[in-house]
Amino acid sequence: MSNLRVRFAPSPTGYLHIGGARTALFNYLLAQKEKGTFVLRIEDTDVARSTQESVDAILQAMDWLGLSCDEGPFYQSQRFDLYQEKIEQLLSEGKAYRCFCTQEELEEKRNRAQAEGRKPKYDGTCRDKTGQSTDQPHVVRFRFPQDGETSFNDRIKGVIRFANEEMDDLIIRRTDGTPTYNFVVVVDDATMGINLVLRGDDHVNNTPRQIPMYEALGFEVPEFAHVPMILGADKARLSKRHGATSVMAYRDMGYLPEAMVNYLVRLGWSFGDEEIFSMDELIEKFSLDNVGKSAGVFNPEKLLWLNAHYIKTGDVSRIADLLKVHLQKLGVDADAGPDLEAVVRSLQERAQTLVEMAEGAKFYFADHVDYEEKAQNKFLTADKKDALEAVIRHLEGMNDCTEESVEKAFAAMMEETGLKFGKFGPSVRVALTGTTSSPSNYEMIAVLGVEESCRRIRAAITALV
RNA sequence: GCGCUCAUCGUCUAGCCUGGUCUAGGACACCGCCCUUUCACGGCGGCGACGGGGGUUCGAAUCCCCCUGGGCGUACCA
Repeated sequence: MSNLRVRFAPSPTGYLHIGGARTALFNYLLAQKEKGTFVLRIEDTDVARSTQESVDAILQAMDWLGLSCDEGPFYQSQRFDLYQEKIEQLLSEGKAYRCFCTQEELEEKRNRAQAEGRKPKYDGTCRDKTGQSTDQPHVVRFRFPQDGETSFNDRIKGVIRFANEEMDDLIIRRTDGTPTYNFVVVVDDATMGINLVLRGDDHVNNTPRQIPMYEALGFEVPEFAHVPMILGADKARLSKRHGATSVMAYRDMGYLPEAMVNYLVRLGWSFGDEEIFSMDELIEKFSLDNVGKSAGVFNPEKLLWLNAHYIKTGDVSRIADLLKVHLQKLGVDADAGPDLEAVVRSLQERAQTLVEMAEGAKFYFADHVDYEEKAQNKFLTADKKDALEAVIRHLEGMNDCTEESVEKAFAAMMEETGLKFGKFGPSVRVALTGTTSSPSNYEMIAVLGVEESCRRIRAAITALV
């Protein structure tokens, strides 16, 4: 295909959700891979439901994921003149007609048809009417061919056919004069030169309705590729009741964008046994050939695993920057404490999200260590006094404060006192953190520094029970 | 209801097009062992699937048909 042109066309009636993000990602990857063009179009023909906040939220989410577009965003609400022109064209060519049926009449007919077991389809009352005054309220319908079939070769699903008699005469202009989705999407995709429409599975049924419109308008019909839906654990379409579905909610929960991208791409696409992909690798390896046909269940645990992976292997200074935000949310001033990068290094292998990391980092920045009751009762007992004092002595005797020197200081202390690590190590941990679960004592002391570490141990000595 | 569509471990998937190399491979989760200064990381191992029934064939996860189940659509929403 020469010069691939794809698009992502969200309607701004909410946040960018997981499913939309994956569709956007697939489009982006394909455009990058083929050195094509990725167009972003905002589908806001439903003026009542579209909001600027939603537009901003979607843009922000795409930016977070690193999905930059080459053209756009274009707004359908600013292209009404074009749609109007095309509707007039179809009208004058007899390919569309005015329909004066009221919504109530239509609804009644639909209900009756359903009750009698017939297809709920427009009955064509106004199809061949003439001489109606255009002053009367009316919609415009597309005159859909009623014979034969419409088919297309979906790049993911293969050949799909529909009998034309199944198709309705779609309303393309509402009574209030605004155009409807199935029409504008055709006009836009055609005039924007989109030659591959890569979108969600839920649009398969729209495709045979749109193809005749391309033809009626004299446009070339693009290729289509429909990516399977994302379902929740109960196999129902993914929705809020399955948990967070907004992409940005995951950022707030401490997820890294590369984890989200990696997770999303593997839901429906695979490359042999590989699980971990950077964006660059994806651009190189992504292909519609390896996109599956069946719907997939959103699995938050695998996303979490990927997130942990990227936290573990991520660039320390970047993680530190991101961590700051989450620390702030916990009311911690990241600048008033030990070196943030050192903090990150000590926590990287222990946190699955940045939120978790921030929680785990809190103790580094605490003025006063709050002891967990159980930990205090078990490890901060009066008989530890001598050992803790010995630890302080040896720590203060160090020339520098690296993990290695701390380890040596502990070794010397054990040598001198004859104590095994288990006799005082956990107590030091509780003195430093207030809990029994943390990075190693050596690491923590190296991060906190001698002065702060000893201050905490002294404080613990005064709190022995 | 009708139309479209999908169907391999609990989940994401490889394999299917070009039947035999599949006692069906990998990953997440789960369980066990090892490592270990706690918590983690890591290593090793285990559990676990071709939805059912008919064909075709020497041989079917792979090809065909039926059934069942799931998803989507059926708007003056997109």
